[in-house]
Amino acid sequence: MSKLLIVDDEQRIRSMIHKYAEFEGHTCKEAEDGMEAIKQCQTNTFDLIIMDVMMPNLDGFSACKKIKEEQDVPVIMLSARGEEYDKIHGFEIGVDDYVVKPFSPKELMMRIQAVLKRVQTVKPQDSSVFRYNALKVDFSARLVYIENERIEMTPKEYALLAYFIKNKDIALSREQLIQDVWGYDFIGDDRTLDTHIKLLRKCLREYSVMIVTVRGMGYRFETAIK
Amino acid sequence: MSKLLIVDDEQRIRSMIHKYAEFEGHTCKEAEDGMEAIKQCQTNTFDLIIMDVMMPNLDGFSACKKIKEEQDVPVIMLSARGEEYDKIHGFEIGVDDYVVKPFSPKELMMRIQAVLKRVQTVKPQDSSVFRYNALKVDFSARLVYIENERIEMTPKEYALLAYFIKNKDIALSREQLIQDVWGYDFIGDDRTLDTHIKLLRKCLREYSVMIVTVRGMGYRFETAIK
DNA sequence: AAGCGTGTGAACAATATGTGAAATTTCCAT
DNA sequence: ATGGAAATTTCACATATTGTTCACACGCTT
Repeated sequence: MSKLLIVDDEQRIRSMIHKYAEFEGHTCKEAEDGMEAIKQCQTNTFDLIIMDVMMPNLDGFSACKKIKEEQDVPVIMLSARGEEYDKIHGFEIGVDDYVVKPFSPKELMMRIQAVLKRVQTVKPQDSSVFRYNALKVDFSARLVYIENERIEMTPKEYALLAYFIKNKDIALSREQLIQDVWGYDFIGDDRTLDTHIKLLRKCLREYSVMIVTVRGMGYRFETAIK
Repeated sequence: MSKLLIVDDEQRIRSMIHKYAEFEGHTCKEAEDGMEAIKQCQTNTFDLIIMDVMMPNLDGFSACKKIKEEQDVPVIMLSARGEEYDKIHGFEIGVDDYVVKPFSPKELMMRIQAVLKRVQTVKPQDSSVFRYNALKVDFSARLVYIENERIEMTPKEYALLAYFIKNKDIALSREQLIQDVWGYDFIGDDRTLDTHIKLLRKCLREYSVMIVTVRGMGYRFETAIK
């Protein structure tokens, strides 16, 4: 069950793929040209992109290249028969597979499965990365990104965020936070935690709303916000 | 070891699944149509639902859809051979797996294990949740919902509700409530408790009737209403 | 209808949290 | 070691939210 982005200027094609992919248990979003695809990729995280080569505004190759510059996501390209040049060009910029129009839905689904499987085995679910829309936290690199822009964080801010992510969607008491992020022996001012929450919120920008105040108790890091 | 709900109009099928599932270490409840399944889900929390498509009163898909609206529980659908439409329709509304009748018990058990495993790896910690019809209290997130709408509550309101739920269907004296929710040393006005009961009732909307006044004594939170 | 217990709205009191700035500590390069 | 920058903490105060009181309305029960 993966999250796919379907990019094609023909509504009919999009719907067809969408339907079949959903039947296979995937969730899909659509975009009707390369520009829109790029935009979608900046606010969503997809497991796979299925993209037509020929599109108005921005063609598939340019869009693919742009997207691949920002994140490592597998791409399946769709194109009209006999465009040999396309195929070569495509693999050069890292297209993962190539399906020639017209294709049977079943064939496309098989290709999708194959690509997803290949990708998953190559990098076995690196849970060392947390993603929420354009917010990305790479725990192994200790780096935080928003829209691919690196966010500078102090050790405390990062520790607090990491703890929140580890305990997302759970109401955490002030005591628990202090104890687990600062250490059992911290004897400090009441306002210290608030201050760090404030600083972390500043770092998180539009994602600051994910830190929800639970009055009389503490805070909760929510991943159900839209 | 999970809690399953088996929904099928045929007693014979229910028993068969029940027996095998119990042998595998699960505990089961049964329902003989969609309506009953929905009702069961409102007062119980299941780890997995096994449901027939064809049933009197309310078919499997409608029931599944309704249940999925209220909670996120995995569903395995059972159906007669050759109903391809069913399969597509099922995946659309989020059915987790699909077993065609007649099936071997062993196959079903394997599917059950597979779905449970998949679900458990996705969300490891099962939060403690109280449900009563469309009223839902998630204690770990410290959130209250009615019909999936989040209800804002002040700390006192929430504490009072939590205490009521912990002691549901028990008449609680005013003294006991004050002592346990406020703390042994609270010396306050008689009307303070009433006021908070009033506020909590307002939060609970149509479920306010669950707080029953026990005249001359205190209150009782009833789960046998409606 | 009287009397007691409960419901209710509004005013007010108490608390909890947010915030900026300054003080203090820690860290690091020299 | 030491100066300076960065990080952390403190603190005073602003703001927001919640809790309590109280007067009176309401409604059972006898």
